[in-house]
Amino acid sequence: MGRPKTFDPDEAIRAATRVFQAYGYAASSPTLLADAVGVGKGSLYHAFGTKHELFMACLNRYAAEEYAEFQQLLDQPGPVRDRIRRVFEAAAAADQADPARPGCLIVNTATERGLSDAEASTVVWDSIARTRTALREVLAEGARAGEVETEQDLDALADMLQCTMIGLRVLGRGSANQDSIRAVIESAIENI
Amino acid sequence: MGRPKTFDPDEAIRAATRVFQAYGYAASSPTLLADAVGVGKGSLYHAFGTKHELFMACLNRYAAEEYAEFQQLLDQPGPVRDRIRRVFEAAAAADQADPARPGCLIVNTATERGLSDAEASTVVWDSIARTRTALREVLAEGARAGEVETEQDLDALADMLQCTMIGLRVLGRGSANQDSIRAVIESAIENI
DNA sequence: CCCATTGTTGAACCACAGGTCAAGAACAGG
DNA sequence: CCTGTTCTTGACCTGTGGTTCAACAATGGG
Repeated sequence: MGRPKTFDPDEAIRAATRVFQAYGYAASSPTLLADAVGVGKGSLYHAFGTKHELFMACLNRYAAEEYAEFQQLLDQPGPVRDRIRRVFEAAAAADQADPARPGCLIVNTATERGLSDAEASTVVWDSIARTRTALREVLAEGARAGEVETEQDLDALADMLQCTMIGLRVLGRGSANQDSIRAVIESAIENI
Repeated sequence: MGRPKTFDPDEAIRAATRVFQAYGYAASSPTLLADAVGVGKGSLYHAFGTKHELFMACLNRYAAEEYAEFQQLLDQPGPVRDRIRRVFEAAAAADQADPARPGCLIVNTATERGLSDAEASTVVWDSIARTRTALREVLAEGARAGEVETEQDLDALADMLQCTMIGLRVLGRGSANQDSIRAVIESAIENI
């Protein structure tokens, strides 16, 4: 009962996320966010609380979706190297897709709010740790299948892939030429 | 003639840089900056103009110093791999040095002001391109000296090292464990 | 020692950020 | 259709951000 919402909260969070990605947390004013969502400021506050709470909702949702897509690609059948390559290519494609180059909210938040925002930082570093673990597991699978040399240090490999992934996301914010991106991906895969 | 400055402009820029690194451009208020420099707001404006001009001064100086240190390490004698490793280690050490983990101003700016600030973006991507070129040149030197296999694609290698470098700088903002950092560096070097 | 020049500063300014609220609007149930 | 509930909205409020300025402090030169 009560008056129904005129907007889809999910859609609203998605729109707000785009703003946070593009301009960062500090530069995303309530007016900007409300306009992007297509709703009055008051409604935003009524629905989500403070700006920081809205941001955390965006960040959590983003992290969850990112991780889900990630895992889905890693869980597919086929050689381990191909699966990992597809994850990198998906990230690169996401960056290229939007001409505004909003980049990755996790990475952007890691650099913008590394200090000053313990709550966001927790989500960010947890998310990064999860990614690393997921990579580490698929590498182990590759080792069992004989696709990855078992004497290699899988932890180190996962770290390296993780780091490359983050670097790619930063490069993706600029209009980095596609050749460099491809080269980095191939280099990382070959290094496994 | 005229009243002499009570502060060293160089030192002021350095102090301001620390603030910008830690909190980002948007969250660095004039009050915060003036306090960090230890001078009244008015003096800052008198000496540097707008906040954005001060920021650009910081960014340019930071990029120049970073690049100089970089080149200096790459120009030292010894095996190419060792020189490159030292560059990475220097970056990691810089991140570890300050417990506040301010990270790299270039990388932070790349993610925070990728859109909305064309002037800063120019400096950022130019700086990144220069780094890549420097790496590319030392790799070529290594190829001539027989330390790097000549049939390798040096451009691709430079891209990969560059990307790893950026990833490291992001990881450096968190309290990433030192083992991971070391593993990433070794992995990158081995991949040459 | 007076003056031109350059620095320093806190007060003052306007705009906007972040957030609240009172008024009204759209429902469901009785 | 009246009522309780939930939404919506723009006006409104307070604080601060970014910036300017008038008044005063150090200098060196003539």
